[in-house]
Amino acid sequence: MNNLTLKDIAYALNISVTTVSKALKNYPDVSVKTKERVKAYAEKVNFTPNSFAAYLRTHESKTVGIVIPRLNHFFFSSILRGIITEAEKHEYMTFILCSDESYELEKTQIQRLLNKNVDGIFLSIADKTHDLTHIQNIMDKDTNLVIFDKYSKLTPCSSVVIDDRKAAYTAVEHLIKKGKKRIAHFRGPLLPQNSIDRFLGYRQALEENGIEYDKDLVFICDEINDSEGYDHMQQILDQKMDVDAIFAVADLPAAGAIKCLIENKVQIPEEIAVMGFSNWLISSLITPSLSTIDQPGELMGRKAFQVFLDERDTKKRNEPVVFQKYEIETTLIERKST
Amino acid sequence: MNNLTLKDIAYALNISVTTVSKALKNYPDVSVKTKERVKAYAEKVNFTPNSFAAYLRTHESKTVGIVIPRLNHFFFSSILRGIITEAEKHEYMTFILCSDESYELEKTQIQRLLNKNVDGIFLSIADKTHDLTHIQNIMDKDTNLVIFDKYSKLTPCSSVVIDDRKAAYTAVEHLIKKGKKRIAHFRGPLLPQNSIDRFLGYRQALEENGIEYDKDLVFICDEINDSEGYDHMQQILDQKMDVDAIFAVADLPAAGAIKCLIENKVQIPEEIAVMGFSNWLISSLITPSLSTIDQPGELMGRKAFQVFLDERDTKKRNEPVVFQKYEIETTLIERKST
DNA sequence: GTAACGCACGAAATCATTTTCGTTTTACGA
DNA sequence: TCGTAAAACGAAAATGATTTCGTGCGTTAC
Repeated sequence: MNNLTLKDIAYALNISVTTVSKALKNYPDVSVKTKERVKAYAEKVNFTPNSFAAYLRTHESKTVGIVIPRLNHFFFSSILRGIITEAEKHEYMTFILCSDESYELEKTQIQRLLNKNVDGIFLSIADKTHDLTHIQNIMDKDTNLVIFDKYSKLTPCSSVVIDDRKAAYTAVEHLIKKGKKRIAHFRGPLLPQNSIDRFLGYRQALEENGIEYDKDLVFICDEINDSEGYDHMQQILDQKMDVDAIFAVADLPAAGAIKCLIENKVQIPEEIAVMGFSNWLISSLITPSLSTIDQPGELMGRKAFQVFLDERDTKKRNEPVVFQKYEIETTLIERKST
Repeated sequence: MNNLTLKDIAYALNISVTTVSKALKNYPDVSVKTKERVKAYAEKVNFTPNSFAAYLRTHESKTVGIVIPRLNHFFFSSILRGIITEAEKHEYMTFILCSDESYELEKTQIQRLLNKNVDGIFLSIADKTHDLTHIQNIMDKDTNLVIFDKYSKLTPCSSVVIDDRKAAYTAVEHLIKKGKKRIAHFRGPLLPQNSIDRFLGYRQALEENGIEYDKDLVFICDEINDSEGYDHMQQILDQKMDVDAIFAVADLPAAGAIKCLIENKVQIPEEIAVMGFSNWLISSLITPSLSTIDQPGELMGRKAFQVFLDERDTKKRNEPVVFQKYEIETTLIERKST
């Protein structure tokens, strides 16, 4: 251990550990002269207080944890960036854990974070999560919780989300404006709120524009990957279904659909238009480029961290915490696929 | 603080804190009966020792840190997955920091990790890093260091990498076997070893196959993104250069090149073939799909963590640490673009 | 002259765990 | 019955920073 301690500084300057600690934390009962002496020396030897020792007294670990359903995921990576950079600004470090969309693993990961005494947890709920008592457990401890992106209506805590229903409505409306009338929907799994809301936005847009909702035009993507999009598209073509547009729950299935259409030499968007969701990097790289809904991930991450800071400070002031609900604006991005 | 402590257990069972601690850690001087009593109770109340207090005695934080140049990056995400999952198996938690390819930020991030007393640091060197003393600093503390992917020849530490030169050689050889003779190279920046080695592999493959190396066919991608690939490709077409294949330092510039070729109605691979590097998700999603070199990121991550464990244990046994150098095998993936 | 007060500093307790070392208890042979 | 060794347990120190509560000293006021 070549790490310096307060004791080393105290010894070097021939003063007490107490005074060194107080000097560094600007206590009023240390003379200006001593403060300067201590600070100068600490700076010189590059002293940083041991965070583990500090925790024992303060019960602040200066550490937060993130649990996301997928690591290799463009959108979640953007959110990570937002949370991490904001955390760094406030001297927090970030643990990152992955639930792999599994309920069991999500429980385990949250428990791991609680065992590490993080000051806050940022959670995006896994697709397979069907019960929320493990989330309630976080609230019972005094750990702050902020849910982002994939939320549930049943969790009493702060959240940073988008209006999925409205965004989906906008997307489908865009297709309708382009003259499309037989719009299929590649939806997500049945459980998560996001995929429900996007479906509802899809249906609402149809109905409010005088297009009858046809349940045969709705296909489920359980894994939300490209091959599901490819397969559903192939099925539509094989069965010669009357479809002139696709609204997919995410960019990956949309990209799969486009791949399938190209292979079958179907004109995009003239014969069949395709609309994605999320604005992943791929959506601008594929040909034709994919129209989609932009979700500003980094902004969501930054906002989520600020909500955490708010809650932390409210608790420090011993005031009751009021849960915040932020909705981040999304924008439609029109590209070649529509 | 509703978290239980050894004291609470001791009080509940009417024994001393010492005995509780020893019982949980299987010390031989605790009777089997007491051990069972303690363990049963600890299990019942879901006790986990406070890691901060434990650190103070053991100086093991059970925490590691990763510094990567980019967060929103398919390949690095795979590596993260590998390190994190392996770490979880061994009860380690992982801090993740990003250097944004900046030398200054890399220094800061490493310092942050050292201040948090991590047991090990996993580093992939930033493109802009031109000096390695900050890395030497890690070695001087007793923190283990494992460098992965983007390494330097000058750092005396363990590393897990691929043979970039050989992989690039294979890629270019593949193009030559397809009958291509005027192969351009979209290379990375000048500093990082990877981009140097891939360039050297490119040149070696040309020379050993009787094709003269032409420096006018080498273009630099400073950011290694798609638009650079697009722009270089456009330049080649505009200047009507004699080129029948592209070997790009990564999939992103390769994807940009393909986008450009499609827009200019150039036949791929007949007129110009394109070869990427890394096997990102996009390489299979674009049309035509991109031939590339697969770098098994998750495997690299797992291996890196195992190297860390090895070093940790060697140090615990007070034996001298011998640095390990692992080269992970890459494979060529042939798709439609060649 | 002394009571009162403010300033600058330090001793010691505290946080939860680990570990050394010492003490008590038990078992067993002489 | 005593002595001895092993077995089982606990007291206490230690880890490093924080914070409460003093203490000593000098200054001012009456």
